[in-house]
Amino acid sequence: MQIASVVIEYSDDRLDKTFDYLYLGDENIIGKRVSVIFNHREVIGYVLDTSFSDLSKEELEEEYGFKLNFINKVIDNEALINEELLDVASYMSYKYVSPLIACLQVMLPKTLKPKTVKGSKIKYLLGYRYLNDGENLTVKQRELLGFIKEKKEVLAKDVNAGIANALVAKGCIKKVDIEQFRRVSISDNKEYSKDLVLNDDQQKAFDSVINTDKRCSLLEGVTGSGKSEVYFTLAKHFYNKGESVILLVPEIILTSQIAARFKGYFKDELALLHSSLSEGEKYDEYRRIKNGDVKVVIGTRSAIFAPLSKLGLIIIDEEHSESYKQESTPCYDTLDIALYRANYNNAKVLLGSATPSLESKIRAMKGEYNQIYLRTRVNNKKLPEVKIVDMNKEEDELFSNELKLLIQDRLNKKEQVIILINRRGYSPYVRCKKCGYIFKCSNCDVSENYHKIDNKLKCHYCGSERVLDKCPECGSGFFDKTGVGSQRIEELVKELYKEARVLRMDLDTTKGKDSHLKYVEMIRNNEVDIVVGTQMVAKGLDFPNVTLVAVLNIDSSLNASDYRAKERAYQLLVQVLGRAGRSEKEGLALIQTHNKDNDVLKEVCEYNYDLFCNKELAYRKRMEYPPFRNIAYILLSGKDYSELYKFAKESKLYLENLNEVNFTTLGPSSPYISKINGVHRLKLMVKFRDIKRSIKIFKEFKEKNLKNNRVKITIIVNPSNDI
DNA sequence: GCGTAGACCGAG
DNA sequence: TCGGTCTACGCC
Repeated sequence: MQIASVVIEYSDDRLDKTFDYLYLGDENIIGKRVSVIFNHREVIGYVLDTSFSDLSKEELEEEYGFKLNFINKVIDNEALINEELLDVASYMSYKYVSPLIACLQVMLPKTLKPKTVKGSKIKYLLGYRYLNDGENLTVKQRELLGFIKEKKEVLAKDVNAGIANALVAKGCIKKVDIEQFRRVSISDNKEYSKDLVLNDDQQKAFDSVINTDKRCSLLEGVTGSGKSEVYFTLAKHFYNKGESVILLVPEIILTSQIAARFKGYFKDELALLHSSLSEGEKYDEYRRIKNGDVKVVIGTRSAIFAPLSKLGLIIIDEEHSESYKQESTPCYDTLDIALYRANYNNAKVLLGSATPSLESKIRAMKGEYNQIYLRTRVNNKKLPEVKIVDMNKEEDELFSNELKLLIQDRLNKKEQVIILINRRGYSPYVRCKKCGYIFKCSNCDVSENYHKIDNKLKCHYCGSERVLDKCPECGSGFFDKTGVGSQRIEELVKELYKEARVLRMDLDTTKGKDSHLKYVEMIRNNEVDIVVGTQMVAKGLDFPNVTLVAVLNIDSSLNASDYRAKERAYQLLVQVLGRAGRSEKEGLALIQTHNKDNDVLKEVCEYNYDLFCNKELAYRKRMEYPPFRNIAYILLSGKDYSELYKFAKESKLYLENLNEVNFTTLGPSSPYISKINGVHRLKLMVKFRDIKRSIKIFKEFKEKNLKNNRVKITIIVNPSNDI
């Protein structure tokens, strides 16, 4: 009799432990998913460990003191993850104070998650599997059987049905369902050639990564300095040593761009992992990686969990990007995981960015990371000139005269323009013109978003929607749709330049599978004159014919009520400016602002990131913000507000009375979302220095309150955004 | 996370 | 007394 220790699919602190189930088979089931009865319900579990016993079920129950159940069914043929990734999961569970099962789930593609999923998208096709040789076969039958024997399994559509049926009848083969694998096609334009030669600076960067005795290198290279050539050459180097490579990029669009360049060299040993693959494709890529068919993985955040063996190098491009932090449990930081995996595998990490995060910057300053610079663009191309336009002197609220003229000029010259709509600090909410009422979701206490297409108000959190009709306060039917979205700008641009071909690129228009790819191609092929887009056009894309970049409203970023506001604004600006002038033609960038004397803008104009960092670090130090302190939120949620508030107060007192040094608790205060689906939320903010010590405190705090099911506690350590 | 038992509650 | 709703408990 085997006894299996199983974690249950529910992500809940009270269930963050193993439950024992019996199993009669004697094969190794560690790491496989199982179906078990848990609390009168059939659920999926994950086997963490097993042991053998000679005792019977009854004797075991006597020993345990309660009834034991048998495992209903073992789901997988092989373990889902290896020892290393299980280790990563427990590290995450510890570091982000989250249930282990939540960590396992975030690491695996949906179809392999230990979780009940309705309507799996995996498709099966009818096929035949070889069983044994038969006697008295006809020539045709013997021929087909030989064919199937060699391949072990064949698809029914590939063989003659009549002959196959005869073989089934004779017991030589049997009908089986065969999973239909879908392969991701990677377009292969702009490939790097096998013998790509690095320039001197790039070669120095390459050598530095190879030769440093530090685990992690920080490559700070201006936009257009050719960081991806360095990545490619490094990937090639480790690949040729027989080691595997993970390359992470912040946005899905960039996976295709980089993959296209890598494809020619790595061919089928290259895999893509990102969320716009279909479940079938993701599953297929995952299996290929796990089988060892793949040596290089390119992907977004979750690709850090790619089950590669012999990991030699992890590259994180645009390492400052907030997309590397997951915003829901477990709120992991990809850079943490990368360093952890690199330590485990004795591999190297390369962080690349034009504007590294202050966290990475200070580690490099302290000598923890190997700092490398690429200070010039390839072929000594100039960085685009930056002009600040004072919008206080303009009549038009959105488009300055200068910008209008410049766009017309580029249209005449058949060059392309990017207009960045900075969404941060904005939301497209609706306000009543007469009484000023703001439409909010009554369930969730957030402004509803207006969708022009069906004239509906939609709540981003609970998904409720309603038609925009009359103001519930005063009955007026006239509204201000504030917050300028990319849609509105697109309309205005089309009005201003009737002959121009305008493309809008934001989350809405790139939702469809592969639509982002199509758009990028359109821009490259000069089928578009003006691109109106959100941050996604700012990041890393290479459009040779873009010579003008305009940033319409950066003020809401600069003035956002967030200690990272300036860092974010600087990074965004540098990124988008970097899109201009990437080929022979010189680029120009225009930043419109009501605040032309702002220091950040001046430093951007001079491309002086070090100066900016030093000032910003001084401010962070003075105010005890990261990277000098860590920040954690203790998010409390419950149905009864006054009870919740009382609990929050008591919790704060409890934490204060621990009298820890460099550990301060602020709050309770309302998170941005103060109510979701009728559940109230409050947060405590903790600033602390010692991570290990503080995680222990958070864990003890959670454990102390495990029995309280009126209030749910979530800990979020160093999030990328305020909550 | 959720099924279950037992508490609680109002109508008759 | 009975059906319906609410909530603490604990799941192996």
